[in-house]
Amino acid sequence: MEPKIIPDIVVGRLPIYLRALQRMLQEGKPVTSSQELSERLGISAAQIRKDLSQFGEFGKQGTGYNIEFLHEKLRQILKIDRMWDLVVVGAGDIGSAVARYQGFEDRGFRVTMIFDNDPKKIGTQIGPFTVLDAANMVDTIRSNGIQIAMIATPAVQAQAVADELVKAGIRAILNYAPLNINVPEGVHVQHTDPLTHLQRMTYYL
Amino acid sequence: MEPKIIPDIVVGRLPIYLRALQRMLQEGKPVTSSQELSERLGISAAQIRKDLSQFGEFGKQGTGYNIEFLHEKLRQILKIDRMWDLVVVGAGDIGSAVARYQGFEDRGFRVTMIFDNDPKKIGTQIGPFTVLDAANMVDTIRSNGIQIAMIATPAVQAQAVADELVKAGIRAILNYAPLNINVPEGVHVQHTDPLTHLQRMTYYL
DNA sequence: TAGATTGTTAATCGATTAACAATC
DNA sequence: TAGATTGTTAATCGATTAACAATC
Repeated sequence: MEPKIIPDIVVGRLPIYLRALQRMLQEGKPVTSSQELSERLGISAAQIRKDLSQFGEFGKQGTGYNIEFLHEKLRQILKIDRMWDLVVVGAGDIGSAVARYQGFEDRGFRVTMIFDNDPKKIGTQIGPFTVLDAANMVDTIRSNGIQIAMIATPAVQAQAVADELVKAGIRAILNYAPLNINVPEGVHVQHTDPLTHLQRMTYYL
Repeated sequence: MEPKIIPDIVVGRLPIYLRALQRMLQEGKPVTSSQELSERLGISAAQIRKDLSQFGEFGKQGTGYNIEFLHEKLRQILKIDRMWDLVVVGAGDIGSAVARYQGFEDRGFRVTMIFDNDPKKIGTQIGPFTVLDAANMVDTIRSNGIQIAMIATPAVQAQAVADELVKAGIRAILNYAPLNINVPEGVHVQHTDPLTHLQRMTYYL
């Protein structure tokens, strides 16, 4: 059993395949093909087949892929066939919207706490959550064994928050702050920033 | 004068460089180097130099890059040395947060309208905006000559909204709906979805 | 001058695509 | 069986890196 290394760029496409499959499930389709997925997603059929075949033989020649089966396999591969708890740091507009967002629960993620360091915000209610004091953040996260966090603070605080999160045992960070954060080996960061996306498109206008 | 074609992946890194330069400007630094940028961003110095050199000779041997100069050059290249109007479609949690977000204005983008098709939402106030009836969307966008839109509707409506936006003359779409949308050649789409980012990280946990 | 850093070339590395035997 | 589509190999394409002359 060799531990085959999967390129990160392939891993990054799996959630996209998963999203399409989820949609097809809702539509009640039983099977699909690399070609159909290709048309929906704008990714070549050869690449889709190659990506999927890195993890196993999920299709049938002549028929294609059973949607329910492939969907379940991808959930297992991405380890979202379980529930992941996560915390939100920063109770501003973005943090509040994230904490209230309903779309996580049925996709394997559950917001469990939201922190802020502003005395005016601590103790207030955001959806089902009471905003917690960031001063207790490290201990609280650690004692709950939480591994995933979202940073939704202003840019100036983001790096300090990231350092604390790492201390607390967090291993995956989704960063909403408009700033690159540096973390040690083994901690994963994904950056999400509407401005970056917009600026990338204006180049072509 | 050959119209050199710049790879999309290079264009995609320019906003990241710009963000770092903006930060250095705030810190009051006068010059930087490809190596310093490399350390901040986790992108190799050679690649940074190569990317920048596609657009001109912005640095000085032995010295590096003048931050203010390079910052301005990148703004010109990305065409954000001007103000772009944009519209938001969907006045739910995400649409509201986006419409209220303060960070666009000083980065070249200005939200000018927000649309929804829910009678309960039309006419209500979100930050400085009154929610407009989506029924008039195409005409309103067209007559204002707006080229950029953000889709923040539920997934089921996103494709139909995208079709309308294209009809209205929109040429760049930032899509918050958890679904791939298809658009004609020449229209640019960027997708932003926290779930996709999270799912990509759990693979490594 | 000595040291530093760019812009650029050539070499390497990795990702995508085309093609097709296998087979449902 | 005939038609369709997978999984996989080899070929192509493109992106990244290493190295260094040029020069500030």
